[in-house]
Order: sequence, then structure tokens, then C-alpha cells
Amino acid sequence: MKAGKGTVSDMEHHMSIQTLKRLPIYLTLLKEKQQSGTVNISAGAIAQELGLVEIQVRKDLACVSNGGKPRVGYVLDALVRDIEHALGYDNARDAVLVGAGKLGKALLSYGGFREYGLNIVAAFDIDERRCGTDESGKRILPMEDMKELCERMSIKIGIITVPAVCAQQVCDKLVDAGVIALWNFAPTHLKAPDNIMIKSENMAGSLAQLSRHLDEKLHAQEPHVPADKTIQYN
Amino acid sequence: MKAGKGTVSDMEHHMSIQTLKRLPIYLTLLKEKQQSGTVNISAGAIAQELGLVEIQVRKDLACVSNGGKPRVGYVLDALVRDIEHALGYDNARDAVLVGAGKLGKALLSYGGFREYGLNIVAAFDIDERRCGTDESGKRILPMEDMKELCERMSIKIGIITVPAVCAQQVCDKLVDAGVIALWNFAPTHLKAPDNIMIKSENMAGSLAQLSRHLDEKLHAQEPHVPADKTIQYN
DNA sequence: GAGAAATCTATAAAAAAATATCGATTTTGA
DNA sequence: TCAAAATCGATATTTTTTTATAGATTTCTC
Repeated sequence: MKAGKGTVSDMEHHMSIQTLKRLPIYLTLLKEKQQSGTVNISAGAIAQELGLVEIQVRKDLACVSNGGKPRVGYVLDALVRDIEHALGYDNARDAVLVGAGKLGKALLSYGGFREYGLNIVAAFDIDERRCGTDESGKRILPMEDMKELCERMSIKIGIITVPAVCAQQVCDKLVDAGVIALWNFAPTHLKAPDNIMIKSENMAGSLAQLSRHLDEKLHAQEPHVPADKTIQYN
Repeated sequence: MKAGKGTVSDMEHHMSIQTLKRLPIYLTLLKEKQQSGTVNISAGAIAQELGLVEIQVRKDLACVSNGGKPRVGYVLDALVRDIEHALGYDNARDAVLVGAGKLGKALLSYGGFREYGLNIVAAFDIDERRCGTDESGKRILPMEDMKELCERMSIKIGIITVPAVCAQQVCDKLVDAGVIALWNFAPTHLKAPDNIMIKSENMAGSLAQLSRHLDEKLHAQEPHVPADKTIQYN
């Protein structure tokens, strides 16, 4: 019973959330390797490059690929395809973004999301002065138009880049417009009905981790961190 | 043996990384509550607001606070102070940012980092045209000045907001300048010497989680997700 | 002031994730 | 062809994280 091929949902039962988060990291490395002409790659080599352990890489890859060969490793091209497929990068999803401030515009003009299977079709903002066309070529529309567009295009993903104080309100509006997955960049906790998923970027959490590391280093306590590889928490 | 008071490092042994990541989330909520005049709050109430379970909240808070009282809960003000202290928000850390593109500028002008104990003292960019003073009031300096400034100010935190292709090079330069904690926003894996910490924001990982949720919902498989609270993975 | 309710702490159990072990498979090269 | 080296997959163990249970403490109400 191998879950080798299929969409993300095909194997959701078998793939841990941690594995899911690592897949894009593997993918980035593998694509770099592709560029440099590599054809095969072993789990051990991947592990070394990423500072992980071999067994973990193998277990992760086992969730999406139908395996490598002893003495050879995985076929790079096939592995890339498998991961992309598992992550759904081969059928892009449309999304809207709300809040065309600095961060919103930065995300709009970041072209890389296409590669991740995400297509931001338009942005919305309450401030009419921001409306029009962004440098990125995306339309910035007034909030009033949001519901209609989301419904018409069956948009299921909403990206929230408004200040914390209005984030909940925006969240509610997006849900009302039929969005069921929210990517929240506002530093606040959002409430939504059951089975709406909210994924908040927790920048403060990241900072806390960096800060702890610094404390450990600067106060030079016993370094109970295996000192043989760069520290990279997730 | 209670780890009630102290810096982050005082209790690093006892606090899991997951707990560390949740602390800022509690803090955000607690501060909102403070605004609205609340004086005491119970672990159960916090859990409900954040969609967590009571026991988890209690265990997390036990790492930083010296406890609440039965029938009353925690004293809000004291709890806020304890968390802030545990996270080191009360002694700000200086940082530099490299890459004054859209994302870099967005982070520069986001005032909220001060609240998290992070103080971005300057930004650097190779493109001379970007140098000068940002709208945020922060200086944007040429890369050549970086090492000198970092050394002079003993900067230990570097924020990388350059394109993926130059991220490794920037990483190397920061390390050379004495930085030991890196916050990487470029979608690539960075290598650095031992005991340099790299915390990469894994946007693609977040997207993968949203995408999986969408797949589950849209293909309407059995909803093996406890359907009684909004889904909020970390 | 006694009993009930709420909430806490501490300890225990369960679940999830990471890591280790071991045997199997494929290629390489004598 | 056959042994050695590399690498894989499957299963087992350990560690980490989450959740549950049981008993103690504080406040409230009558």
C-alpha cells in the first residue's frame, strides 16, 4: 500500500504536518541541483546539504515518491515532479489579497508564488487612493468589489495584509465571500467559523527563537545543541 | 524548582520550542485584554479564545509565570510582564537588514518589531540608488559599510531580504561581520558555520498547509479534523 | 463557616515526530 | 561471476509534544 502518486489529499493521512513543511525545502534544493545538471541524488546527500539527518529525508520522501534505487538514489526529475505534484503546484490556486500597504504590495510583486501554485488574481483595499493598478500589474480594487469577485471566480484563498486592528473584520468579510483558507500576516489572532483554516505567519515566534539562541550564545551556557551543524529550527 | 523569573536562557532547558512559539500568541491576546480593562484571566478562557486546549495553555504559562490562583486565574498584568520578560522584549536587540527591496522596506517600515524587542538600526543594499534614508526614517547604506557598522555596534542579528540568488553571499558577509543569528526571508536554504543560527521563514510551507486544507475541503473527504474549532496549525 | 464551584498544579498516559537498527537490493569492479 | 560498497525500505526505539487524570487550593454563596 504505497501512497506514491496522487494529490495532496490522496496522502494526507500519511504525511505529517512537519513533513509537509519540509517538502518545499527539499524542492528548492532539488531544483538548484537540476540547474547544475545533476541527474540522481541520494537521501544522504540531500540531508547533508540541508543539515538534516538521512533517515528523516528518506521518510519524508517516501510519502511522495515511489522510491529511489540503492547505490543510485532518486531520479532528480521524477522526484521534483513528485513533490510538486504532492504540493499541488501543478494546478495553481487563485487567491485574493486584502490590504495593499507595504507588505501587501511586497507580496503582490513577489513573482515567486506562481511557482508555488498560488495565483493572486487581485488585491483589495479600503483606501481608494491605493486602488488602480499596482506596479506588479495586479489590480487593486475597492473593498466593495471583493465579495462579487470572489464569488464569481470561486476564490477560496484569502491573504490578509492589513493592520491588526482591522484584520478580524477583513477575515469576516473574506469568509462571507466564500473563502475557506486564510493566510494571515497581521499580528493578531483571528476567529472564524469551523472548517475555515487560518494560517497565521507568526513572525514574533520566529524572533523568539532567534532571541533564545542569542541568549544561549551570549551568556555562554553549556551548548547543549549538537555543535556539528548549523542550527535551523522550524 | 520553579523557573518563574529569568531571561529566556534561564529556562531554555524547560521550555519546548513549540511553547516558545506560542508565547507571543498569548501575549498578543493578553495585551488586547488589557486594553479592554480585564484584570484576571484563566487558562481556560485563553484557550477558548485562541482555539487551544486548556491544559496546553496552562503548561505553557507554567514555564514563564509563577502561577495563577484557583477560581481567579492569572493576574493579567503580571502575566504579560512575565511573558515579555521570558521573550526578552524588555531588553531590545539591535539588528541590521540586508536587501532594501519591497519586502525589506516593508519590514523596515513595520513599526511593530520594537514591541518584540527588535530594533533594526540600519539597512544595507548593493544598489546605490536605494541608499539614503527610507520613508521609515531608517538609513539605507551601501553594502561596503556593513561590516564596519556591525562590528562597531556589536550587531548580532541579521535579516536577509535579498533575492534567493544572492542570499548565500549575504549570509556569508553577515557572518563575517560577526552576526550569529540570521532571519532569512529568501526562499532558499542557507549554509553557515556551526553555532550560527538561521531561522528561515518558510512561506512555501505555509502555503502547502493551506493547500492541503483546501484539497481536503474541496474533495470532501471524511473530515478527520475535529470539527469544533477553527483550524490553526503552526 | 461549610459546601460547592472553579481553577490550579503535578503526575501520568497517549500521540506524534524524530532517530536508530537491520536486512534487502542494486551497482561497481576485481 | 561474486564480493564489496552504497543506498534503500521497513520496523523498532527514543524523544518530544500533547492530552488526560487526580488531587489540592482558593473563592463564592448560603
